[in-house]
Amino acid sequence: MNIESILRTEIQEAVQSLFGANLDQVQLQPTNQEFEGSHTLVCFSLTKISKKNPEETGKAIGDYLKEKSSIVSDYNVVKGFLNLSIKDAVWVEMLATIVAQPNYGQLPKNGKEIMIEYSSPNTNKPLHLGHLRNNFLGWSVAELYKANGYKVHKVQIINDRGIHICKSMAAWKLYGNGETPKTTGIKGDHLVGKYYVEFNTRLTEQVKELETKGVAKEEAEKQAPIMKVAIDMLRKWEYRDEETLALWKMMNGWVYEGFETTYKKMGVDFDKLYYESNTFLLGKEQVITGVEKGVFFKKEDGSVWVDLTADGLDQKVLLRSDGTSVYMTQDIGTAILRFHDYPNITGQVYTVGNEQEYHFKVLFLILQKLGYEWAKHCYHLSYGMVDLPTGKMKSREGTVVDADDLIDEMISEAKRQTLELGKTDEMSEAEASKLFEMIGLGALKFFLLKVDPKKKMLFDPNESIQLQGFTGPFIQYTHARIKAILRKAESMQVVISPDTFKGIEALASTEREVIRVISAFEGKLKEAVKDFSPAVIANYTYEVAKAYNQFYQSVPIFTEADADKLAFRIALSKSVANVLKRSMGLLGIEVPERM
RNA sequence: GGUCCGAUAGCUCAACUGGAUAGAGCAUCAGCCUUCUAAGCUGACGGUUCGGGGUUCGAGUCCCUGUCGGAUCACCA
Repeated sequence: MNIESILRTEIQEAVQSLFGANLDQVQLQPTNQEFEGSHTLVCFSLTKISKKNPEETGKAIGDYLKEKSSIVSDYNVVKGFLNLSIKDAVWVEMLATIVAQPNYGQLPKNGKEIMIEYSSPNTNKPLHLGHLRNNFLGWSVAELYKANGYKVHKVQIINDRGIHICKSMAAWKLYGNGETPKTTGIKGDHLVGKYYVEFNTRLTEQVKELETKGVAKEEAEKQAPIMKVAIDMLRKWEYRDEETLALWKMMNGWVYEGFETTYKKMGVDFDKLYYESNTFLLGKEQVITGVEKGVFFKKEDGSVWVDLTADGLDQKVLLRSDGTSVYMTQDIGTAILRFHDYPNITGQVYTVGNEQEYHFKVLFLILQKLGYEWAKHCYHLSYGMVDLPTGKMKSREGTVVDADDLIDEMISEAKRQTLELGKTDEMSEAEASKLFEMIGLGALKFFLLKVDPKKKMLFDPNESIQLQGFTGPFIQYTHARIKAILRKAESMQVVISPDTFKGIEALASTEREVIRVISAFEGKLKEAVKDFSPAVIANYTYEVAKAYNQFYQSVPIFTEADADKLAFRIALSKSVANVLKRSMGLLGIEVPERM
């Protein structure tokens, strides 16, 4: 059952019958809280058809509906807005249809297949706050696609080669004394990151020293001994030097082990991993065939370029004069490989920060020029940077918020506050520690996902660990409260099949509102995927919890004498719990049975 | 300099894609626990939607213009 589509049809009939005109677009919107009703028809645009002023138009349609409609119970017109009330019996029926759907919130399969990329870190340092937004966002968008009936492949490209990792390797080789994660007890990605920092520290020193000897800064950076070692390693890597490859494999191995731990804590996963070291050669081949086809051109020094000036962009280098590849080359190879691996995908979504908008514009254009039709269905899911109250995160200034640290802090803060409220007194230790984790991670994920991905956001550590108001824990709490009610109902053996409450005729306004909100779920799923925005779901989830809490506060459940009404309220509560669990699940957030 | 984003309550964010008197949370203040979990609920306070023009029945939303932020324009990734 869909109230909106019934209303649309009936309004079209009304307009046809009253004014003899076809109405192809019906402007329906939710009624403002302050007015009576749930659905509002905006009448201004109808005045041309009706030849009446908005008020009279609304009144005419309202009268017609009140008499003829199967679902409208009443109406009022305020300044050209026709507010319609729906019969309570219809709302009750609405709830019954929701209760009858065990998979409410899962749209039917549509046969389409899509690939979503996110995370895609460099292998020279641990994950940070920026990666958290990226990962939660990408993972959640993948879930949104699934909920909308798509088959989804979650992937990442691991930037495992290049000068960045050579820097860590160089510093480790020179100053590492053979340290390993085992000997130091340091998590692998952090250990490698330590040597990346070490590299930069040493480099700065050496550059300074050279500068005092009169060498220009730019030149000094190239001449610094440690930089020479790194560049030499990069060259050796390309020539498959065994010792260098062994070191590279070992240190990357440490990083992967560390990443795996972090991903597991974060609750994100991937269906397939792509490694730059495996795809850049394919990219090179593609560029060379592109030259043969005349899509790209070669300069005298041997470098290969693409000319995008006709598309309003610049010329872009694709291969260096020494024949080595650049970032773009690798991305061309990766994209082609993916469509080869998954021939049925209709498109690809790249979850990458907005500083790379230009890069992806160029990439998609190049793929089109190479003749790949699917390039039109590649989308850059561009999200805004995460800023701190102190400004931007800068690795050089040590203001980067480490992902592992942040997650640990969130969990211990959740623990502190939960213990303070005495919520775990009757819990086993295992249940309690699972709860702290749920709350801490829930707060963090919700905080990062509730903001429109396109916008840059401010991460205030103090605000993110808030557990009241528009937060993840607030939703989790609402869910836990409902679960308590359901447990009690079960022990009382309340039967909640629709038959038990179909006779109900009058509803409290908060009950009506709860049904209205949960019945909007599937529309929200479509909106969220269309906008690539988990924020739509986060806002919606809050709306559901808020509506339920108002009901909870004003309508008693177990003191209700009428068995049908009791059953109805239990069913309503259960549906809300399901919607909360499902929608929070789309954000990657678990909800507890008690808290 | 070119291109692209952004600017909404003291702070962090919404606003159903052009609709009603612009809404939430935090913060501040005032109420509600003998009743299903008070991480909750109710109320108060808080706005020239960056400035200026325009389009129309109607603009935070669309167009023009100015100001201020940010990103990007590498043989970096």
